[in-house]
This record gives sequence, structure tokens and C-alpha cells, in this order.
Amino acid sequence: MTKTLTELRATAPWLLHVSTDIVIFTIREGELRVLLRRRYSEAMSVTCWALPGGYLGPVEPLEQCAQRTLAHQTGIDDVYLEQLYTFGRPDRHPKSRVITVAYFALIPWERVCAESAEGVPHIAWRHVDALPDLYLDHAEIIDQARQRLVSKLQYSTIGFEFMPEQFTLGELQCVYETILGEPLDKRNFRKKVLAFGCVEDTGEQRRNGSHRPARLYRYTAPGEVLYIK
Amino acid sequence: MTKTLTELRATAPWLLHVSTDIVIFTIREGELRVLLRRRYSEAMSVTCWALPGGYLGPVEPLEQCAQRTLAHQTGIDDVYLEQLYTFGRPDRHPKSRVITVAYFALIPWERVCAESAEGVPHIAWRHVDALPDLYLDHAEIIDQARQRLVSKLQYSTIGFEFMPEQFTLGELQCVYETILGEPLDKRNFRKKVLAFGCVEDTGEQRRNGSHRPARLYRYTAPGEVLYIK
DNA sequence: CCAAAAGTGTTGTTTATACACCCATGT
DNA sequence: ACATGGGTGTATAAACAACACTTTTGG
Repeated sequence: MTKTLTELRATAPWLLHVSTDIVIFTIREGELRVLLRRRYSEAMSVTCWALPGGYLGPVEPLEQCAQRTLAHQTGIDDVYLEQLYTFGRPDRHPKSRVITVAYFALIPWERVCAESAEGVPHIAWRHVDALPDLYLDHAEIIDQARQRLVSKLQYSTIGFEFMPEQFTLGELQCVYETILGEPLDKRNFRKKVLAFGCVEDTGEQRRNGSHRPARLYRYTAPGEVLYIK
Repeated sequence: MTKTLTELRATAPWLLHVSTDIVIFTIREGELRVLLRRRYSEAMSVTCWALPGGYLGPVEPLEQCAQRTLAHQTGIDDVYLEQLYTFGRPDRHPKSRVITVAYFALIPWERVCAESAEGVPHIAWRHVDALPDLYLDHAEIIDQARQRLVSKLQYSTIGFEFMPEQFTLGELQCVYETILGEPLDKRNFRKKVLAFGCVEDTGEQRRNGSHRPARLYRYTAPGEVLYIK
């Protein structure tokens, strides 16, 4: 029992290993983007783009592993995180058996820290419709995360996880339109959101360009995803 | 590499192990019931009730593990099976670290085979509202499976997985009422189901008691769960 | 005064709900 | 003949979809 886990992984490929991978989305420039990191794949002896994530510690809860690896690799913490699906095809990793528990996360662009901002080497926020070749089955994981996001947008307040503390209804509508990929009617959208009963007018306004200023709203259940209807 | 996996599990408690557990539901006597098996818990040196399930083989896909252990322990195969959630609290198993990928499954009572019928020792179909003490966190797993079942009933044709090849609309309505725990209006229910467009009249009837015979219908997408609305 | 996004109501359509009687059979 | 579950339609309410003009600001 003197071997480290890393050594064990190398010497005992016939054992099962468990990892977590995190699909973290943001909205930027009218695009749904996902965070990728450049990593060296020992398995394939090349560097490639991959999701943040890593191996589960011996006494670590799954979600904590997701939080820890995300924070460690990208500096991001305190985001909405939800278990997505567990991927375990025996051949998904070429050198050993790795079961990965995928999580998906959302963050407002404003909260992306310097450590994973645009321009940082080894880090990229990529449009989900223009992904590079990805490590293992990470493209499949992202695809499934995206489907979950789209469907949860319909029956929950998950979209608010993309918003900063204060936001305008126009900004919120843009987020919905970006994720759904279709334009929405402004009046119907505002009516529906206000009917949720989970936004309040802050009384403040945002002046932003040569047009009428917009009211700023606040989500009244921050950090919580509510089910609607 | 001469040790068996079973020996390894005993001698290397600091390694991670992966298992699957299956929550299989049926409808019987107006009750939603779940299949339990009596098992000896080495961890706790007692026998107790548990979900069917077992350890993942070294080169076995996750879903196949669920199918294999279910078939081996209960004789049941060829059922609707869907990944539910992965449970991995570090202390969920007292003697080693076991991550379990839970699946949920549905079967029409008519298809339950002799090997897991009522009266077979070590096997029980228990009402979900009257469960005995269960192994580890299996009560929590069942609870989550039940929530998933209820919500999927609203937006998919998952309820048909409880039906035999031919069924009456009255029987289908009973299934819905049992799962939802509330009575439904007969006319509205029939209207809605026929609007799904995935049942067809077989032309046959079922005479069953001293009243008018009922038409028999067939689900036109057997083995498939469709999303509705 | 012009351009640009913010803000606001009404109407028609679709969907969901509530509700009561006759039918075919076995005993 | 009667008890039992099978089968059917309509009227009301609620939810959703379509649609156009006025307001406020910066330049």
C-alpha cells in the first residue's frame, strides 16, 4: 500500500478507475460556449482539447471531485453544478478502464475569473457548434449536457444561472434565444418571466447606448433552480 | 495479477469499486412495487433486503452489467432500462469504496418470470410505500427512481412499459392512477392517450366479468419511449 | 431629429378541465 | 333485472401565440 494512486493507475490497468468531467457553459457574444483545457493525453501521446476533470480521491464525494478539479484547473468555483450522466464504455480509454461521472455547470460570463479568461494558454471557451477534436468521448458528453440544458430551460429557472446579480430582461431573453437557437417574442417572453414570480425590479436602471435605459432585475432565488408550471 | 477481483475487493479496500443497482418497478394489485432480493451483507454481517445489482466486470459496459446482474439474480431480461444516477458517497459502504451506477427498469406484471414470481424465497415485490429497511442507501435510490418515473410519465410514453402486448384503456388508466396516486377523468384520459397517436385498436376485445367487453389496444412503438407534446 | 433598444395589451387559437348518460355483458 | 365497468361529447376556463406602436436616450 505504498504505491501512490497515480502509480497504481499506471501499473494496474485492469483495475477500474473513476473520474469526473465537467461541462461548463457560459454565454458570450451571443454564443453558447463550453470551457476546454489543453491536456497531454498519455494514452495517445498527443496534446488535445478536453473537458476539465480528474480522478476521484479515495474518500472524496463525487460532486466534490468535480468542484475540486474544476477549481484547480480553471480557478472557477461556486457555480451551479449538476450530475449529468455516467459514461463507462470499456474501450473509452485506450490504456485502462475509466468510468467517468459527468457533471454540467453554468456560469455567467461576468464571473469567469482571470485564470480561465479569454487569452489564457491551455484554456478556451469554444462555441458548442464549433468544437475541435476532443479527448476520448468528451464530444458526446458535451452533446448530452447541451440537450439537458435545452430541456431544463423549458421547465425550470436554470437559465438564471447564466445571469449576473443584476440583469435586464432583454439580456435574459438573449440568453434564452442563444440556447434555444430561435428568436422569441419580446412581450410574451417578459410576461412569462414575470409570471415565474422569481424576479424583482431592483429600482435601478442600466444606460447602455443611445436608447432608453433598461430596468435591472434580480433573481430572487440565487443559486437555486426552481421548477415552473 | 493472479488475484481474482473478489479477492482484490477484500484485500484492497482503499481501491475504488464500481457496481450497478437496478430499481425495477411493476404494477400489481393497484400498487407500484419494486423488486427486492434478500442478500447477506458481508459489510454488516446480516442479511437484509437490497436491490438487485452487482460489481462491474473489467471489460463490461455499465448497462450490460445492470442487465447481467438483473438477469442472473432475478431471471428478468429484455426490459426497459435507463440510467438513473450515480451514488458515490465515500461512506456509503462501510468496508470499501463502492460507486454505484443506479438504473431503473419497468416490467409488466405479466412478464415477470417464475424465477422472481411471488412466493420465491429471497425475492419480494414490495409496495414502494411500505419498504423494509434496506441495504446501504438503496432506499434513497428507490426514492429517486420513483421521482423520475412520476416526472417521465408526464412527458413521455414510459407508462406503456408496464403494459403487456395488448391492453385496455381502462388498464392503462389504472397504471397512471397508481403511479400518480390520484384518480383521473376517464374521458379526458382516453382523449389524451388516443391523441398521442401511438396506440392502435387491435380489433379484439377482452371479456372480463359481468359487464361490457373492453377493446384491446396495442402500443405501436414497443420497447421505445416517445416524448409527447 | 434620427437610430436603437425598452417597454406595454389585446385578440384569436389551442389546450386542459369539468361533467353525466347509455352500452354490453354475466349472474 | 341489476350490477359492473366500457364507452362517448360538450361547454368553460386557462394557457399560449401572434402582433404594432410609444418611450427614452445618445449622438
